[in-house]
Amino acid sequence: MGRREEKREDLKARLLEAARDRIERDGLANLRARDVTQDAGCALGGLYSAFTDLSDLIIHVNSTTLKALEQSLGSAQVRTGSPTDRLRGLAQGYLRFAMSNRNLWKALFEHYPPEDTPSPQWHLDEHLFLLSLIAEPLSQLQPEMSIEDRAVRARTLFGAVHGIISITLEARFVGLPPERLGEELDAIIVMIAAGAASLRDD
Amino acid sequence: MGRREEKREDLKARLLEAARDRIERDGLANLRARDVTQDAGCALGGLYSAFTDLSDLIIHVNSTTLKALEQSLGSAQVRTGSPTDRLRGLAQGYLRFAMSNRNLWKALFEHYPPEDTPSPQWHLDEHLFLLSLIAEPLSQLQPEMSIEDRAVRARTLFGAVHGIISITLEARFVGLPPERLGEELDAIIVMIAAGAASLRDD
DNA sequence: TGTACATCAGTGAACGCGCGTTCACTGATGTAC
DNA sequence: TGTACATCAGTGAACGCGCGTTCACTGATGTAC
Repeated sequence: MGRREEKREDLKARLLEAARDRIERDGLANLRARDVTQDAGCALGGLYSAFTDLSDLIIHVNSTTLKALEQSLGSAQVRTGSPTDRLRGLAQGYLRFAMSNRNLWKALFEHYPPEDTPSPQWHLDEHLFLLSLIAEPLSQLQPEMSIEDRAVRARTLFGAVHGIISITLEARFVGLPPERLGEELDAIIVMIAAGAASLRDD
Repeated sequence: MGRREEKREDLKARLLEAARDRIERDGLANLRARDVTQDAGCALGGLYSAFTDLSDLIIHVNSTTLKALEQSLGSAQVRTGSPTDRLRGLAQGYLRFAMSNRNLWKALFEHYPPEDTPSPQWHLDEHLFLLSLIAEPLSQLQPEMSIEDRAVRARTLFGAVHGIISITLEARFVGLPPERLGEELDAIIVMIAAGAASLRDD
């Protein structure tokens, strides 16, 4: 790697870290190009030689957030136990991640890329990987389901879990008392799993 | 009512309707004070004699949207049948409303009032009324639950249903295929209800 | 009913500021010999 | 290894525009007599 490319990578990394820190501290809505470049120690225009534009930088931050989330979910007890317990573990892991990385987690859903440049495929693939983590225990819970149906069901479950968490943590609507979020989330997963089992056995 | 108050109410109504139309057509993010006042046939400053500011006008639009939603949910088959079927009816009714009033529905969740003036109590009460519609069938499904727990559970269910719908209709993340939204939503409600029953009977 | 004055809803030009992006420039890096 | 030239990453002042809100003014409505 030549000196040029080295410096370029270094600048990208500094911008990425600065943006990440700003988003985590102040939220995506308060992210400013000037703040990020100042924190990263480069000129305002430098952002545009390292990234396409601010939206591109945000997508890259979201990408690192998704990687951290995946790592957080992929670790520890998640890979063992009954399918129901694995789904419960995933839901609780997602909740933990959302709570301890609130603004980064919110940014995953708050960023709308401009209409003329939609999210790149590689980023959508990262979303899909997350869903595949859910689909896996589902395959044990409902083995008769087709792969396609399971993929759809995984999105449904993710939507439900995410909805419960976000209505509370984003606080735009009437949410749950935060201290009961964990148990309610767990109760819903348990009910869904028990319901699936009892309907299957009919 | 004097002539003054009459005109004032008329202006408020015109602004409200204009804002509603604009939001429904172009989405909340594209709402401009200038557009609204022009559509309403008043000067730009007129907005500030009828409402506190643009945020205040948006809250009033959201209020009419909630009223329409409540009316939509309160009607027809929702009041009859088993508790499970009533919950299913509510979920499907919410889905129908969201689909046919997409931008107005999205605006309910997209509008953050400025920090120094949070949502007024009367508007939060409208949210609570919506949740009470869900709590009611729950009282039959889980009669042993305390009123407080039911209120919490109603929010959990709302969060789940809303999450499934919004992840698909807002399209910021990987959502469901829209044509399967109805059946998936129904399946989740049925599973939750069946799960609640089977866990209760243990 | 009519007149004189007071009020205040409504006007719209101007304010003010935020902020993403551009672009002519320059100095460090790379290339050729 | 050294020199001369070419490239282009990075600079930062300036651009450009959007847009919510204000405020001095005016004319319609209300009040007093």
